[in-house]
Amino acid sequence: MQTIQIYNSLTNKKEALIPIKEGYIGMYVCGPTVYSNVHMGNVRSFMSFDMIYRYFLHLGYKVRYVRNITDAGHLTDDDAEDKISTKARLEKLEPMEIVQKYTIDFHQILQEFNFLPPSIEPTATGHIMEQIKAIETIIDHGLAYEINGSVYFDVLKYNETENYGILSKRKIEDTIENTRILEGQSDKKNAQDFALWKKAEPEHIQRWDSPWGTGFPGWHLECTVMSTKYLGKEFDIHGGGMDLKFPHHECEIAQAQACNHINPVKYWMHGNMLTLNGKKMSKSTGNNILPRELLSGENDNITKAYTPSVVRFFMMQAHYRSVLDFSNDAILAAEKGYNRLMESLKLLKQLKSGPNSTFKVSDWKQKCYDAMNDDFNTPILIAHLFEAAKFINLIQDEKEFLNSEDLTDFKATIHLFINDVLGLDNKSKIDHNSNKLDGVVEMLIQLRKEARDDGNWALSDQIRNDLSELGIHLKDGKDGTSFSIK
RNA sequence: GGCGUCGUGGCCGAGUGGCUAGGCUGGGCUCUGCAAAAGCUCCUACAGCGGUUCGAAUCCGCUCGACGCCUCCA
Repeated sequence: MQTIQIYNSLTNKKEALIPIKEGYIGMYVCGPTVYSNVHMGNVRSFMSFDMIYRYFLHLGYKVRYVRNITDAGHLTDDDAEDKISTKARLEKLEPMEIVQKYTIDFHQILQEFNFLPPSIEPTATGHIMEQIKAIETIIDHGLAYEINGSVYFDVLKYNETENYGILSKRKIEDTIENTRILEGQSDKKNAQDFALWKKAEPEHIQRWDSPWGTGFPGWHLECTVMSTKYLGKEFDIHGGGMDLKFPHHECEIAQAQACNHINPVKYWMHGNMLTLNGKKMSKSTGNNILPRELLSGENDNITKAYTPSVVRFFMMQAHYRSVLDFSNDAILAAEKGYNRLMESLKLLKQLKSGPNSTFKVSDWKQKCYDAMNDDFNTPILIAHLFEAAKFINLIQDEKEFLNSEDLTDFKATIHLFINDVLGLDNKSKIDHNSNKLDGVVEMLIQLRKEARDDGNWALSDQIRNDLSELGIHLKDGKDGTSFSIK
């Protein structure tokens, strides 16, 4: 099996991936908060982990991939003023109605972008009992306290024996200094303590009964509880966006340690941000672009629509740990490159083997693996795929050759990395009329050939130009004319 | 203010002590009736200033700039 070097945010260096149980990988990724549409920034993050998941599967690991849906807490009623009014039930916004709407939307988007579904997709609201139990455990262990219907994690006490800041590399003194000012009238003993359970104020429309009264769980708790439940007290990989590192992931470590006395995660992975106009995409600031807008072209930041595969390709051309700036020019360039790659891939099917091989497929193949094994370096992988595209074209022109064994391997490897690992979907749309269309184009090519043989360039060019306007491009080669439909 | 990441050719984006990816764009050539496509080729960069080193885009220091986190966030 290949050895993967994986960048661990906990140690800030690349380490060899050695699963806790050989052959198995437990991976938890923080999912979306389903109170609004996911934007492209969210999609990028999930896509990085989709690629990683795909690669693990390809290597033959048995992976349990857990990605949660955050559907509890945080939600307040805009109409708080009306809370006592006798509004009819149906007129009020039902929290689960919102959750349902955006969960469906989220799934549809991911499907459009050819995501593999995770093994388990648990929801926070489905694990309220477990969260309450976890809080009780933490209280029992003396690391949380209840005040006024809320329960807080005692960060200072925890820090006496453990290291709060182990992941984010923050010193607790700095945390104290910088939070004190912000939190004036809180119930908390210390400003840096975080909520495990929040008392529900009247405007909170999601609420559950608990030993501490009516309320809702703190945001950080769900991930601790669900990862532990499905992956165990100690598991291999925890992923998420860079922006979750602090406080969310730091708190997760603290909670898990407080519950189970064990460092829960072996490898922490953080995907970097997708920026728009040089700034992080964000729901709150409105600086974002929605997946559907990208697919329909309806956004002021873009001049045209893009296919899901082009978008995916664009994302994969950057390393998951680098900031990627989204712009029309950048994705337009990616689209051109992608199309070129796909054109050469179409030739791949019809490629004929030669008597011998003029380049070493095995070397090239290993370079592809090396790229992926080096912390999932998809940009390098893609560079190698472009190299392959060049070879495909040269083989087609009979300037390079592969024997049948190498050719089979070459085809399989390209298919593997393009489709299985990168998740690029080059299937052409199933069109029952495509055969008829092909026939018509072939007929026109034949007519044009006759015109060309007669030296009737005017007619010949007219056929070519008219077809071109319809998106059908003719290419005159040595062995006759071929065409591609865009 | 604190902590952290980063600054690569016209653009996007890898690399991270010597062998200097890839894509897009632009120029040239081959092929071609002309195109297109394809191939070949040219434009050789690492914010600035110091330092370490035989050698630095890569390590160290400083300066400038950008971004992220510190509040819900992928």
